[in-house]
Amino acid sequence: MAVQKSAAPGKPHPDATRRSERSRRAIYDAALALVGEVGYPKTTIEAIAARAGVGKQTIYRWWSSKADVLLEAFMDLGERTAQAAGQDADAVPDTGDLAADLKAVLRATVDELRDPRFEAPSRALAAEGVVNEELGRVFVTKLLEPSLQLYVDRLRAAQEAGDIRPDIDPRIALELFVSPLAQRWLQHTAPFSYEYTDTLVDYALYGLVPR
Amino acid sequence: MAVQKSAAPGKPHPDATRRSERSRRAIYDAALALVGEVGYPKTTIEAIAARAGVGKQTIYRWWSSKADVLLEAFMDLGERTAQAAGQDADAVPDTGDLAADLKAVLRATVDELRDPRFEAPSRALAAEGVVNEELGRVFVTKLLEPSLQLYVDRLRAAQEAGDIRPDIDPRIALELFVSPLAQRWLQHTAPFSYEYTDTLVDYALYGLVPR
Amino acid sequence: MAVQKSAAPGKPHPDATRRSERSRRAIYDAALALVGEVGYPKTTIEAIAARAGVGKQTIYRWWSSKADVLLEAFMDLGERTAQAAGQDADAVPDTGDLAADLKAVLRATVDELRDPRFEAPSRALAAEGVVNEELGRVFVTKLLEPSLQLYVDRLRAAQEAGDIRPDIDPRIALELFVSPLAQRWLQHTAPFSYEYTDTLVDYALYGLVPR
Amino acid sequence: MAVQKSAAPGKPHPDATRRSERSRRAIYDAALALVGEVGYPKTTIEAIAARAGVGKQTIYRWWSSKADVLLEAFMDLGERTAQAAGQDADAVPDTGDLAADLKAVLRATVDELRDPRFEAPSRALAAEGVVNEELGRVFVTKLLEPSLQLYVDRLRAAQEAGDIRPDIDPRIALELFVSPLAQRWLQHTAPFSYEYTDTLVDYALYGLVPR
DNA sequence: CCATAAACGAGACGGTACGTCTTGTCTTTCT
DNA sequence: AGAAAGACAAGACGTACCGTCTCGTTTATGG
Repeated sequence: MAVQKSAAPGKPHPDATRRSERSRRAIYDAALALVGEVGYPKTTIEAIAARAGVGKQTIYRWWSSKADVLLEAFMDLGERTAQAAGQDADAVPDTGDLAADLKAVLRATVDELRDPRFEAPSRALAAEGVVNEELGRVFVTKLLEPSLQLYVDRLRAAQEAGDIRPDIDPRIALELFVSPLAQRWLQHTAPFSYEYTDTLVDYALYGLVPR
Repeated sequence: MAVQKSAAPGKPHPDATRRSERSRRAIYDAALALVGEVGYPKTTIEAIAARAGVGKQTIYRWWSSKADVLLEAFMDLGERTAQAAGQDADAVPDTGDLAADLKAVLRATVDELRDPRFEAPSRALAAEGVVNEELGRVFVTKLLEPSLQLYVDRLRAAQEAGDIRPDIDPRIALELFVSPLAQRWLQHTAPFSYEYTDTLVDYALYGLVPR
Repeated sequence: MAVQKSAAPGKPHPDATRRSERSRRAIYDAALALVGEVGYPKTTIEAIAARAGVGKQTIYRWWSSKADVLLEAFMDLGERTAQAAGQDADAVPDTGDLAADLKAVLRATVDELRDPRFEAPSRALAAEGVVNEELGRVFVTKLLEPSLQLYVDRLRAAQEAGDIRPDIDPRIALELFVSPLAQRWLQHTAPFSYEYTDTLVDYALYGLVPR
Repeated sequence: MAVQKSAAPGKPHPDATRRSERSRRAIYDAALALVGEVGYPKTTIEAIAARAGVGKQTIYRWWSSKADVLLEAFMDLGERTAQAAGQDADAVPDTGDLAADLKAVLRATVDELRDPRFEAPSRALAAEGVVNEELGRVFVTKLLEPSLQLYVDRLRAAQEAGDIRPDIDPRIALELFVSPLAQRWLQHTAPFSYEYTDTLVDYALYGLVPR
């Protein structure tokens, strides 16, 4: 990634203090727009530069690849959206009813994944991350894990309340309902529905075998 | 897909009976080898043709894209491997102990996903399928669903044996342990271990809440 | 030069028999037109390709540089012009009156150098030849020397007729009136006139010292 | 040219009195060195600035183009060389023997043209002047004509001494031996020798026709 | 058993995009 | 205010592939 290597050895990053904020914004906007309009593979760096009214070199100066641009653009979009939505927008609620709380959050996730503004870029990043180890790592640590941590927190609270068995590892447990949803979305085995996510929660919480 | 529409209306496929089996094999081999060596994005059709000792047109005549070539190559590899391994290699065993059976199959899956011969091309296809709707569909129906169907069969047998609640939908149930594994593999959140897959099965079967 | 190395060692020339004559023509035309319109330095290979309706690679495949393209284009123009003008158009006439013959040819040369179709490309080539040894050699041997040889022939005939001293080297002698003209043209010390070329011939033939 | 128009209308030159002499020198040196090392076309303004330890803007502030820089650098080199050699180094000697005097000066010119310090930049300037009208004019008037004037002076003296016919135009006459030499040098039809220049003088003075 | 037609290898073609390089302008910071 | 530094918009460079389009040259029947 092109980010925060304050003392990169090989190719010394240019002076970030003199960077044009205007260009950065324009590049983010152009990148996200293009991915939405023509898809990730047909989004070219030349087109991003042209649309942003920016020289190609300005992109190559600050990012190492198309994927890198898009990743930062997407993270920026996330931040801006989060700010606009207020601080604790992403926290899993805790009403005391674990099943209901999880279902509510998953339903919200379904809605978000359907938002076309997010769909194209996040698909693109997920796909690229599958094939590009480095980007995949950043994608996971910067974007995915923070969200998942919210589930961990909620599940741990549930453990303390006695709603979840104490020997359960929350980080693994959350995958029982989050991964299937992600999988369906990624592989367009969808359409995924509220009913589907509700079912996932029920199965995961109460198990498959007769009680 | 480029496969066997003997009476396609738009662009009539050439006479498949005169097709060179030699070339097809060489192209499959070259494609898989290249994806393994340089990765999917750097695998070009020109390079496949050159390595296979084949004219570019021979590729374009029979396949519609790089992804298409690779998909068929991979399916062919699967068939050959399956044949070599004996017929019902992929069936989920039924020893009567459901948990043990599922754990065994997932452990086998872990081993297979680690096989470097399979890793690069299947990652590539999975990634492409995320972004390319058409290929994604073929990938899912031709490669993924048949494997999943084996789980469905086993789970249904378990339902009849009373090991699984009768109201459970097996197609959804299997995702509780299959999807997390796939997810971890795709997003290199691995290393995934036998312990991990065992845990998944236990969580899924017995649920997260205290019994 | 990119020409006629039937067995080049390093980079094997592509198959010339399959070359597109249409493209070659279009490239010649575009190159000459552009040099005439915007000048040599602002004539880019991209612009030539675009104007010729040709891919850049088609230029790089057959020529090694902008100068190379222009040189061949100019030679081709010369050939076509010569063919159009009839076979011995360029021969120095021999009316028996050496001074008159030379003056006539030089006047014709003056006219030719003023022809705007020829001016820009030949200036460009001459300039490039000054700085680029390899191109310079080709420029001189392929374009310049053949013309000068005509003067040599005429001067030798004059020697046999007793009009020129027998100890004179014709190849050097011709430079007395040809080089000054070329120099004036190249360095825009012009306007050069018929009067000027006449004077050169007179000075050269009869010398500067009193007879 | 960018030189000393203290009251240019369009773009008023910056205050020349505050100009850094140090930078000017460094730029001259860097320009000449680079032209000698990598040739004129590969000499870039960026490289000159870097080598001179100077900001690019400092070059653009005082000169209008690469050719302009080099022209001034070369003129400066000439002045310094002349100063080092004594005042009337360039005057054509007058021993009374015109032929001998001319031959001596031409031999000195041959030596000078062979000096590698001068060769690269003067070739470059000559070539540029062929194609760039404006620079050509400056090149001719500032560098060429002053030298040629020395020949004019000597020839006029010879006319007064009766060694040259009175109706001869010295400015044209000198071209009979100077231009061929220049031509041979520019178009590397060389190697030019003392013998060659001697021959030129003899031919020019005594003419080609039998006396 | 040849004639003929299709697939084949080769690779030239018009294009698009790449990532790099240089241009000439502009801005920041130091002196 | 000049200078060093260098980011910027612009755009050409030469390369790599794309997908299409000829070229001869194998095959491989089917008349």
